[in-house]
Amino acid sequence: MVSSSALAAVEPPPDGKAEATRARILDAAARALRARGYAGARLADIASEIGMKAGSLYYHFDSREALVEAVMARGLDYVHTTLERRLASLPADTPPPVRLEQAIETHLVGMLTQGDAASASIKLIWQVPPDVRARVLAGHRAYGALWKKLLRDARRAGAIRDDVDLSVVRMAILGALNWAVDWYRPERASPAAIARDISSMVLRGLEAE
Amino acid sequence: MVSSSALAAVEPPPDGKAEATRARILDAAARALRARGYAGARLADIASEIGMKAGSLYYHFDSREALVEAVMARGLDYVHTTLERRLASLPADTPPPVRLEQAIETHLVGMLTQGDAASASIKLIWQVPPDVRARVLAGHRAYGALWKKLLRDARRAGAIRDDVDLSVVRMAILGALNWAVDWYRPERASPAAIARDISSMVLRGLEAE
DNA sequence: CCATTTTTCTAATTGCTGTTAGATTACCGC
DNA sequence: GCGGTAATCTAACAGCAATTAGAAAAATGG
Repeated sequence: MVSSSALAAVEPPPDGKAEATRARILDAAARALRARGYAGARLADIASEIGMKAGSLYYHFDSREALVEAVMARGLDYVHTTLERRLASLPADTPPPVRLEQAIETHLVGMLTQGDAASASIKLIWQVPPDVRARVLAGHRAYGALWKKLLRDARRAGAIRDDVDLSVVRMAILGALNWAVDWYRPERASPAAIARDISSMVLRGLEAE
Repeated sequence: MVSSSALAAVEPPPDGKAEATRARILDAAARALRARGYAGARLADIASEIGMKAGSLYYHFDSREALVEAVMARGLDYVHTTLERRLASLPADTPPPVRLEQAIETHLVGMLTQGDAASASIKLIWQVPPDVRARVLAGHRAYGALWKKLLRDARRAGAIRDDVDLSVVRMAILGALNWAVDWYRPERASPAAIARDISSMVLRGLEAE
């Protein structure tokens, strides 16, 4: 009996051996992508950062493009599943505004910790070749749907006044959070403190009179 | 009598002839930079978009790097001077929160109209070679100082409560506005409407009780 | 129209970077 | 230790893109 799905077959028995270097490659690639952009992230740089040669990367990835896509998918997936778990862990009767507050903090913390891959997924989406973009965008939409629901629920609960466009609100929040990766400095303010300021500003700002 | 400053000497008599194509090149370059990133914006693409050959660009710019820097400087300068003029045009007794509101709208509209160059200046700052980055960052700081003052004044006027970090607020606002370039679609909401939603959210969100 | 200057093109040159095939080394069970 | 597999390296190839020098073409002024 073959055990599992076609997808699972792609990653053989979760070795742990080669899988570890695969992860290191993804990390290095994420850093390079964030620093230099899509076209600027060179395989030689990525490899040398972890003591390898460019050619060796091809043992782990089919092409540069595949590597980049893996980074982006991973970064987005991390943020997405983290938020889903967080929301699922809240008591069922948690009021929508609190859920929203939690989402803001979770997204921000995810960004600031897994920031390289996550922000690559977001900021480089337009620089990437069309086929990669299409697949990554599908993930973006799924994640965006999560936020849409959060905001709709909050409005239904009366926590968001009726004269603001929820799409605008959603994009404004995510824009503010996503950009934090670029200016965040641990010594100035903690992620929790930043999240507190932003979510208090947003939540009060959206309240009805 | 020589008329003007050393700076003015760099741009000869404002011809209008070659200066026009120079502007077209800058526009095309801005579009390419926004779409493909720093390393991805190829001279051949930029040139062909305005019916030229790559080599011809060197008549107007010393190097690819110089062209990119010109785009970034121009985009930032546009937003900066536009905001300065707007603020200067307000009555002297305009209350600080209103000034802030005007700033939000001005920045957003500037971004959405001159978005290619302006957002290149902001989003590609980390992808660009160090010497270019240093010069462009100087401009960023000057523009940031404008916003710092706006927020400080608003707080002094009692429009911003004391328990939020003004740096965080500033970055959150600019992040929300800057990201709009990526999701704005004219058919969905006007720049003015977007600005209204964001500034009302921010201003109410920052009010003291 | 002619001479001069401005602007653009053509056709190399150069260097860099993704990719690959085959050799080499590290690892692992026996 | 030994055989075999896994992982990495070496040394090329191929294509692309910035840059340049000099030839053409356009514009300009007289």
